[in-house]
Amino acid sequence: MGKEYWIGDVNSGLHDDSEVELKAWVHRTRGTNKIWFMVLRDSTGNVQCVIKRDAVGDECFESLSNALIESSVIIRGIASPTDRQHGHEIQVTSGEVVGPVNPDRPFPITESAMAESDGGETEFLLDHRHLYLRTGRMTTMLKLRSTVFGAIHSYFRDLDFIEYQAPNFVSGAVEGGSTLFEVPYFGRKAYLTQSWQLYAEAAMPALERLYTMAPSFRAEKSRTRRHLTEFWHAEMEIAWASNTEVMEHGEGVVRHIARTLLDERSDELTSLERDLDLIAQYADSEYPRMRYDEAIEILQGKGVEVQWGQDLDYSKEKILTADFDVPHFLTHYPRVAKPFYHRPDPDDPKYVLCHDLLAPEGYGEIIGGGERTWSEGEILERIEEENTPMEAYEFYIDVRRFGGVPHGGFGLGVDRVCTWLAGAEHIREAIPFPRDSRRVTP
RNA sequence: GCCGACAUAGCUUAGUUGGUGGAGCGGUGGACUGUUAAUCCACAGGUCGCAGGUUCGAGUCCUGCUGUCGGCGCCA
Repeated sequence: MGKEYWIGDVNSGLHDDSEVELKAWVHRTRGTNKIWFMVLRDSTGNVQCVIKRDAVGDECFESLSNALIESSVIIRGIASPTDRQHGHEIQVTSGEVVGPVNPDRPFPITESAMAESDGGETEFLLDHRHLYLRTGRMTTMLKLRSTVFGAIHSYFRDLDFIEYQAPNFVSGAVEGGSTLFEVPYFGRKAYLTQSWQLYAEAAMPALERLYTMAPSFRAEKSRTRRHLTEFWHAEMEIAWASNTEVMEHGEGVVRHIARTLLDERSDELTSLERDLDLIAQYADSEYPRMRYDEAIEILQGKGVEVQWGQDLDYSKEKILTADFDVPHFLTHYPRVAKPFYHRPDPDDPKYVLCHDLLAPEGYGEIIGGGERTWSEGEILERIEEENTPMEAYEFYIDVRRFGGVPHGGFGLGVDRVCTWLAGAEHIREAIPFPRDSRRVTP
């Protein structure tokens, strides 16, 4: 890399009183015609550079002081600790503009553009997402996001899970068929995948412990702070495992993510005004578990109108999560409320062996998973019970005809986890280029 | 699919009972040798989302359309 010095290192005092060459972008400027202050940013932080006409000469002074916000520059000078509020600064000896910004078209993401967004997004910021990415808040989010992805990989790999890739073009649905994106496929119809699950189950007898992180697509016209049409899905599948064991991994990975963020990104969390004690609670606490029936009783006890057999929608989840300070599981939903691949409970086949993990603070469901219907007889019965067209699932049934074993898995909404742990208002804040029913650009 | 809001300069917005559309930021020019969202002076920048209607007169009232935002259902 043609870059040796980083602003983060300057700010930590690594280069005090020695010469550095910063390759960076202009964040903000101010000054007079004798002295010019230029705050530079790179991916590691911001630092103020002091440019004195006497020290750099007229030509250099004019050229640097004319550089607009987001011009790229190379600046050479002495890194100096100061008593001023910004800590470190660069006493500039020379420098030049690399990529100028045209005054006829200045950088559009101004303080005023971000002022009313409350940390979230305005239409303007969404339209200029490609430029908004380089602002402080977005950069921080992207760093947190990277750490979340890394933590998920390390959780599974440390437990000898194999990362496994499923196709994104598929012929059948996992969830209800209405939410599939249809794409033309050489004169036929194909769909964008909603989950790797069916394909993961095919590999389960080969790998036994497997996981993935990949985009999933849902053509839901949802307009909420929790939904995207393209989202990142961390999924795992494990052979010879019960619903309880799968849940333990769900709790394990979420707590590991929280712990890793605390260890590696506490500065970023703090800059988003996130309470570190709260994140520590998410990392250190056990997550309570509650059966569906208990949840219904609690809701009915609170006067909420809900019938046994109904799925629990977000309004009801929210009432339940209000009583918990940490994520909690809901298990054993009624069979009628869940799709065919959930395994009926052998102890009471009115229920299925499944779980949802609900995040606190009103963030809602972040994991859905459970034990799979694994014998040929049971899967055929369940498919028939739901009038699911069988053709698309032939291979899925086939897997059960050759040495089926108990197994299960879950899907975790990575963007939802990022949103929750970052304390963001909207899931859009946690992904670089959000896609929803009304937006596919930029 | 359903419900509710909003649309004024590049951005964020003010605009009173309908009577010649203002400001801050950003940009340009100028002043100032240590600024911290620098400050001060000046200049440029507007088919008030689009199409109709009411009216002597519409940014303002009415209708339709488009776009965006928020919420619900569904889910990760």
